[in-house]
Amino acid sequence: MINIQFPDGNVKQYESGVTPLQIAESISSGLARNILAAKFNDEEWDISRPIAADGTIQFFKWDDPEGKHAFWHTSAHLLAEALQELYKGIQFGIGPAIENGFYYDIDPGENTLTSADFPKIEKKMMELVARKEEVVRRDISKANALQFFGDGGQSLKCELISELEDGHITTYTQGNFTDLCRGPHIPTVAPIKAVKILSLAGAYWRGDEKRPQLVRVYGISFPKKSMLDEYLVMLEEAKKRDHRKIGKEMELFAFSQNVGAGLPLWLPKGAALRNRLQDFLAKIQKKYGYLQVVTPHIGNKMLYVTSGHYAKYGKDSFQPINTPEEGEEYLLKPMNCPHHCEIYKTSPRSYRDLPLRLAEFGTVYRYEQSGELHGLTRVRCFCQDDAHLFCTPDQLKQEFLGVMDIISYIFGIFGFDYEAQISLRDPAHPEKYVGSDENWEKAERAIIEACEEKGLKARQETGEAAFYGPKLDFMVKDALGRRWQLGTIQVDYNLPERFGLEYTGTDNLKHRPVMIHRAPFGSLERFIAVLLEHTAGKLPLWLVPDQCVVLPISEKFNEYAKQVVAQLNELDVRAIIDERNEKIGKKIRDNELKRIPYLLIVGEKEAESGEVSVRKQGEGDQGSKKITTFAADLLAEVAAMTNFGK
RNA sequence: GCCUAUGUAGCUCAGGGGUAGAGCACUUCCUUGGUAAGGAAGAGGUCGCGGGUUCAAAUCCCGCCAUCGGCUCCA
Repeated sequence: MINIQFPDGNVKQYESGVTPLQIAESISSGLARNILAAKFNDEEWDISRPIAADGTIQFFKWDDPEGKHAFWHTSAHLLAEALQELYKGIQFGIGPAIENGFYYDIDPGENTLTSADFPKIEKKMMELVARKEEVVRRDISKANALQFFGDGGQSLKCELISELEDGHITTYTQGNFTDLCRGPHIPTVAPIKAVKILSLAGAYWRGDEKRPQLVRVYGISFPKKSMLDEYLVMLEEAKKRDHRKIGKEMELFAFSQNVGAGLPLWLPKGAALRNRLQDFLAKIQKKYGYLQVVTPHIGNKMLYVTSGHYAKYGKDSFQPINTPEEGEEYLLKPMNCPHHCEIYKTSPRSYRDLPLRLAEFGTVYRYEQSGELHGLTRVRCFCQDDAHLFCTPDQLKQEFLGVMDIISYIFGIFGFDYEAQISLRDPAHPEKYVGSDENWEKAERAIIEACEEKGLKARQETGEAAFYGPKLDFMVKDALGRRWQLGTIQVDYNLPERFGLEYTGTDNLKHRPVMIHRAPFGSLERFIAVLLEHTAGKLPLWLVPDQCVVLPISEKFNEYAKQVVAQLNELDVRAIIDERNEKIGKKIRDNELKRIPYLLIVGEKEAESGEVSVRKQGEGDQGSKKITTFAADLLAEVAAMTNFGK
């Protein structure tokens, strides 16, 4: 007999060799019906895999990420089985579960796959499901594995096996398909009730661009048909929230082939929106003691040689601008830090001057690879809400915490759910970084401690650091669940050294300051993109381009409507007029669809009483108000939105 | 940069070797209306750009540019 402990602490005895599924059955048949995966002693465990020792058990259902993971992982194998049956000579790479579904990387050999094949693949997968094949786990020796997959012509699998440790290799088989796999899987393919092949993409074998490119087949599956339908509806809804579509509809920004890829053109309404965001942040930064500076869009190449950016990114950037006479080389600035370092150096600094917080809405240019460009989230020209904080080593933590406060305040106002990520260097590749081990350790420790102090749960990722220092990034998801880095805070001991920055301490000796790079929005472009997707274009009242639109009932009242607009504009309310010769119902519909927060309907009654009839977007008629009352109420609403916690 | 797909009116899209199509938007006229689509007429496009094949190319072929979805990258 073995002792199995449950998450609530209870311990029960079972025969050795019992499976998690049998344990679940001993508790309730409902649980047994719903579990998809388990953990035994914190190790991922198939629910059909026997247990032969004492230990703790956890069960996972569809609602748990671990449950979905096993379900989708098995679905990936099912996809591979279907492809194996449909096409001859396919080689299989890897086929994992991902956040939403699964994929399988294949080398199609002689076959070509297109989206027209999707229905055929889905049909084959469902045929295989109908056979209710069991998914069987087997231990296999390295030699046998190499022989088995070698005989099957699966050289990609053999490459993977050759790197595995003998004695820890397992395969999973359903029907005629056997895959090298660690698991866990669901016991049979039968629960997979709905599958959808979503897309094809190229993907480098093992993520290495020097290796051959495989075809990645993306799919998703569900235990109920209705869940697939819901998912597809959700995808459609997400498409409507795409910032590229909304930006066009709301006339915020545009792109032109003639200007160039990844170079956004900000239209009047978008430019005004940007300015409002800048003013908002500038006001907060002023409270935190930041000083605004302005620096040129270009800088001498030597500046970036000094900073180390040229060695790291020079070849892949916009190339230097050559002056006609002196033979000097200038770069479009890809970041603001070197300029700010030079501002630091314009006068001797004392410890009394620190911390020195230099802020700039700095436009930078980076030659992003053409295939990486994406709406406003990845562009070649963007405006960082940048600042560099120069401080003494003793002040570092407090300054870092101050920046964290600004970021959480801002994200709070916009209601963003964010994930924090601490990006550390990769100790295996020291050549990718500049600076001493000692400085790196100090900087990494400072970030980790700051997060602990704030109680901020942050995922640690090695190898994600910038070349000059570790960072704390704030990631927010877009409408389709893709993560984008917005806010960032970076601790840097290296640039101060490279630029020879110093200050005079209380001991009258020269010391090196520490530098913090930070950008709460990250860039105005990306922030606005994510904001548009979050709000589906229904921007908060304080930011929205047009806060209200005046709708005359008929052309007889256009004159009064114009007076209303003029009066509102005078009171700093952003109002426009819709004086088209259309019926009021049509004007209401069109302006609701334009996402304008308040519609002000004016006709004979209002013209006589000096009022407006207020209709709130999405909420309908709110009754009539004096123009001045409406303006005062709206401005109060705006003030309340931007004065959180003040 | 790599793989797949796409590019037709301001927008959303249909069509397809032989005079360019729809809906919405726009302009004009009728209508002058009370909380989500009133009616009529009109204007608007070298079918992304450049080559080639052809009597004839928006359509077929090649190259380039841009864009979608991924991969790699992301100071």
